[in-house]
Amino acid sequence: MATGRTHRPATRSRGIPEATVARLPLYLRALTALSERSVPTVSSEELAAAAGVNSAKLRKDFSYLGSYGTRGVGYDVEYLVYQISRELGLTQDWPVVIVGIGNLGAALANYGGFASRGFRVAALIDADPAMAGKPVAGIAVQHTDELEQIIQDNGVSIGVIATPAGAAQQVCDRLVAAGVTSILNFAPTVLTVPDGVDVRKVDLSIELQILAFHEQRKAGEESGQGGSEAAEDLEGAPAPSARAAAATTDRKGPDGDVPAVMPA
Amino acid sequence: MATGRTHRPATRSRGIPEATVARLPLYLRALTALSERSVPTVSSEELAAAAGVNSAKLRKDFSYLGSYGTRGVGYDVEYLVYQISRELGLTQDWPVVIVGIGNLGAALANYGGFASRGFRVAALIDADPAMAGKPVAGIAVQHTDELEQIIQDNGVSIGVIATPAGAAQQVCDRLVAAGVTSILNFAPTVLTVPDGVDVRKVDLSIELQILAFHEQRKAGEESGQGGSEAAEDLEGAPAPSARAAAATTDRKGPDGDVPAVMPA
DNA sequence: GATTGTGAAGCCCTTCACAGCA
DNA sequence: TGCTGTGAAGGGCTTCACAATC
Repeated sequence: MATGRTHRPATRSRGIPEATVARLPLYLRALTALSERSVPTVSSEELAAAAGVNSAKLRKDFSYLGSYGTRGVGYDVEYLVYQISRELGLTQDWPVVIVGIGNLGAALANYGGFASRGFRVAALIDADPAMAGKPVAGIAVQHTDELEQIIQDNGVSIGVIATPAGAAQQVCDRLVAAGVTSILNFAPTVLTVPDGVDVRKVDLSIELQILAFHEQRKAGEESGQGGSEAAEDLEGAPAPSARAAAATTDRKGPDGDVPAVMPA
Repeated sequence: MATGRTHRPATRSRGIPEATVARLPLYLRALTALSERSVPTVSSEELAAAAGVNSAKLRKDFSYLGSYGTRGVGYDVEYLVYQISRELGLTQDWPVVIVGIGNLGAALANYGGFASRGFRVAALIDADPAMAGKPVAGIAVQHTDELEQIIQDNGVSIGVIATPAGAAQQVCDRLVAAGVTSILNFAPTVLTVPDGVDVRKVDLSIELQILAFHEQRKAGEESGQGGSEAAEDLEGAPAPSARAAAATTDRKGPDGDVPAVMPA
């Protein structure tokens, strides 16, 4: 998982489950591809395969939107594209600002997926005066000083933070103060925001670490032992300061019934 | 959420819950920051605040790793850093290849977070012959032809795909055939992989769409109506082909008890 | 006959609340 | 006294399986 919500604990009871919302863009993408190939209808089985989920889940998801299928036939592709787009709010225009035009910010500015789906890059903002005026993805970069003005003038409610970690919270505060209520954060920091503001984060290094965890387990299985349970290599482990000599205190592993070799 | 797993439905019963694994990198980051400030111990409350979770969840998470805290005191920062690093497999070196050195690939190559945590960029690979030999982030880009050789020579098991969507599956197949078993996919496509291969995806446009969904709801609440329940603007809605005139067939909305205005 | 829509069951995760321990 | 570790309760999501419908 690359993301997390900061706001809205479990509210919106009458609405669509969060897990379903997160999959709607997936369905929409698959449906758009079908639409471009002029496929008129699709079954839950086919669409599920294209979106990489199972069909029961897909049908359940669609049931939250309404009864948009036809039994014995399937779903009307065009109709479903429209309904999901509307549900996601993509039938309206969303001006977006990207703050921090380094490698990543530039990549985001150039990313075609934004423009294609109701999102419009209203401005690129960077703190470096040398960047000001430079065109990136056909848009002139503006200086941070103008942030508030840009947001007001364009009615921006969604901001993307692609700055270094150190600057992220400050940028976030200014965005929120200027009226932004949804933030997509690429900086590796936990952002603090007031109630009513949504934050989603994308963290590249976290994703890799999760992969490494599973990769390590695979390697452990191959060699016939229970993955990381067996602490085979503890050289270099810093001893917990107050306990280095307390041999009686056994730190037990994840499973209470396994008297595994652990640092004592 | 920016990611999803393709493999391992719900296996690894004796292991650490997936949700916990996904948070370990967060804790590790917070702990590393404390370590750099030479803070010796930290309570679950403080650490949870720094990581952006609640303390009960953090304690539960740590309980899966073992009993690494001291009641009445808290957790030893250095010791916990080591234990989490080991659990995540970050005490070993992970050579990584990045395929597709466009804007995004370059951003990833330059991202410091990789190198800092056991990950080493072993090679940058691009299909464009004009890119070959060019240095990006201090590493010379190599041509796709050499992909298999690079993976073998470096013992790479983790690959990052930052190519256009159209090339992603093909690159994925080659990576897997060459021995890669974990893939981080930035291309907006569903990848198909054999059992035993993990795929995580990061999808920028999906994240924005999820934000748009919530943003739209906020706007709906402000104006006093129930968000997207009321289909106020249906101009341009494509009628479902087989049903355009079937006035008797009522498509009901998400709530069965709301006879909402819907296209008939 | 084919496929959707959905109660019901089960699983996983979160949260609570407090016993246990330093 | 203070804080961890954890059983138990609660909630949300997934999966099953089949009735309803075209």
